[in-house]
Amino acid sequence: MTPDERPRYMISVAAELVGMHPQTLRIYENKGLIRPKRTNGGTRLYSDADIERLQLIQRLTNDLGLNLAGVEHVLRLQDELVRMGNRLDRMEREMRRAISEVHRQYRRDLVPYKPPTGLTRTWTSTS
Amino acid sequence: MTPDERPRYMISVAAELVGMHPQTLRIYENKGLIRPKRTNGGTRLYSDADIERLQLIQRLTNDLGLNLAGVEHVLRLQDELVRMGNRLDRMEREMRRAISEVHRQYRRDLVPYKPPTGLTRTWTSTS
DNA sequence: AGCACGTTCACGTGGCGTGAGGGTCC
DNA sequence: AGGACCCTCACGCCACGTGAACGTGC
Repeated sequence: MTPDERPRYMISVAAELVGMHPQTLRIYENKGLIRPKRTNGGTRLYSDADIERLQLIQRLTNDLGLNLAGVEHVLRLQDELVRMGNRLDRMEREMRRAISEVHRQYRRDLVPYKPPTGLTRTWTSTS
Repeated sequence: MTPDERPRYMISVAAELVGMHPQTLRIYENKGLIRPKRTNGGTRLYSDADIERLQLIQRLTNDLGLNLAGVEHVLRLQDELVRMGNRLDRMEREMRRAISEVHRQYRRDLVPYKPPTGLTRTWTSTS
């Protein structure tokens, strides 16, 4: 599900994949919007993750009309939103686990129930 | 804490308060970034909440260099972030309450503890 | 040698702020 | 009647995309 980050495409291929001018991709790198890997010679290599990010930038600029400063800001906010959403999910799961743990704890103290044999166990401290 | 929404300032005053051109405020309204009330005659009246929003827009455009499309998007994302943060807080509180409720439930079933009188109560279903 | 890469500079377009002109309300 | 409001139009500036020029890597 999480996009592949292995460097793959040189700039002309990447540009064609997303339908952009190669020079535009270089501008994006200068502005810090994207960070393709480089070969030793200095040639940029774009990963699939980079391609996805480029397509997102494309939607923001072409469809929604943001400028690059806005794109930068929005990308950061969206990252924050995603992280907060994950945190919310984790918290929900953790809390459910904690609740069932409380139940489990009480039950462990109460069972197994043994039919009375003249002695009835009612409580055991676990501290 | 939450800003006052009573309509107060006509456009020239509002513009001076935030250091903007009155025409700029009209443009913002056309783009849907801000919605000042109107008098019957059609004169705009800006509230303190409007002033705060204008100052936020000012930071986004002047300091960070966003265009208006970006401002619109960012304002929406920030609203979402705030709402999600509130939801996270509420969930945390609710979950803590639920856990202590579980404890309370078990304790109610177990206490008051009566010294044995020949009959020992061990469990009561609450469903 | 040739092609695609690298960088830098120049041009065109469009978004946005600012101002002027003309009408209306108080 | 005057001043500040309303709206629309025009100008100027700057950001951004595109392309050219020229040098370098493969």
